[in-house]
Amino acid sequence: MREPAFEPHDHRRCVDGALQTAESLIAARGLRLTPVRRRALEILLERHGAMGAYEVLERLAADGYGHQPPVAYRALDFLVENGLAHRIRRLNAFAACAHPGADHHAAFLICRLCNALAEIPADALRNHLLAGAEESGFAVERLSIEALGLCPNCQSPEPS
Amino acid sequence: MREPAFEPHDHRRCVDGALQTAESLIAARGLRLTPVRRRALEILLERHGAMGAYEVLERLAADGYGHQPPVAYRALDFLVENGLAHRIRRLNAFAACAHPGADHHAAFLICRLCNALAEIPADALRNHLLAGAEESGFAVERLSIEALGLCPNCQSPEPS
DNA sequence: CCTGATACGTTATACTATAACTCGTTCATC
DNA sequence: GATGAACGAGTTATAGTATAACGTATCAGG
Repeated sequence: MREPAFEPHDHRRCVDGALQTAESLIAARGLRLTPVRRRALEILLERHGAMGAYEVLERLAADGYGHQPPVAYRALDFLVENGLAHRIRRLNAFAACAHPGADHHAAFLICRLCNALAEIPADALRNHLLAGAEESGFAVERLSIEALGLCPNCQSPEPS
Repeated sequence: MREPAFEPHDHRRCVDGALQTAESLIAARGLRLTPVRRRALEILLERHGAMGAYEVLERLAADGYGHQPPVAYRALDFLVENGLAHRIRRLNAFAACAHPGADHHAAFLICRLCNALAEIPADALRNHLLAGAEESGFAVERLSIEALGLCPNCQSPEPS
């Protein structure tokens, strides 16, 4: 299966789709996709990669929003809580969700050279782990599966 | 299966075993388990839980070792590289490996109340993920699987 | 209107991590 | 034994990530 993150593709469709889904999803929950939140999502959506909170903050500030960390962290936390973005713990960073609204569980593939980030389905994996955890009586609430390595494009012999 | 991390047990055996394994493992590789490194491992081994680098540093400093972050980070990095400790990304913290020398891949179960941390086998999970990643041409180098939730002891109705 | 809830902005601070340099020890080689 | 490379550990300084706490504006519902 080809991952959009690792292939050239019409990225505008990713962005537009995600924004539209975000709008309706948030509306359906009676919440508000305020300007800062929407803009934060747009910024994350610019690439299939993770972005640090401070990088998002700079961008928000440049657009006239607040200049202090909580501005970014609050917007990002909101997006994460609502399944519109993910927190990538390995990178201490955030990324837009590639399949918002799909109620999926994902594993992340992070390229250590080009920083591309793909999201692959992990429901089966998750179920296995949940079963394993239950054997020791542990109740899983949140699960993160993150792989670091090389994407198809960065495995070529010549490091550009 | 009962996880030692969630059960009363003779912890001295965990500690002694781990230290002995560490000694021989490091020796076999022609490396040195220096006093700071050994002490850092001992500190991590005190509990089945994660510890921040700065907490380890305080302890090392109290024992007469250096007071600056690199002292702790270097010792911890050494332990991690040699499979004697793990880095828990979700917590930005470190934990002694529960099965050093076993050449295993583990998933972590982190109790969000008592901070206990168990290490369950994840070789099967890992293989599944590797297969899935390969489908998109991604070459996994490092994988972290971390679950946050409640350990058996913290699921009781009364939060002490 | 008024009110409570929510969101955004601020200041200040805490926590995590690494770069870069110095010094001393170890050890193989001469 | 002297020499120099490799390593380990200490230092200073700085970079990067995250949250607490408080004030004000906005908005929906009564």
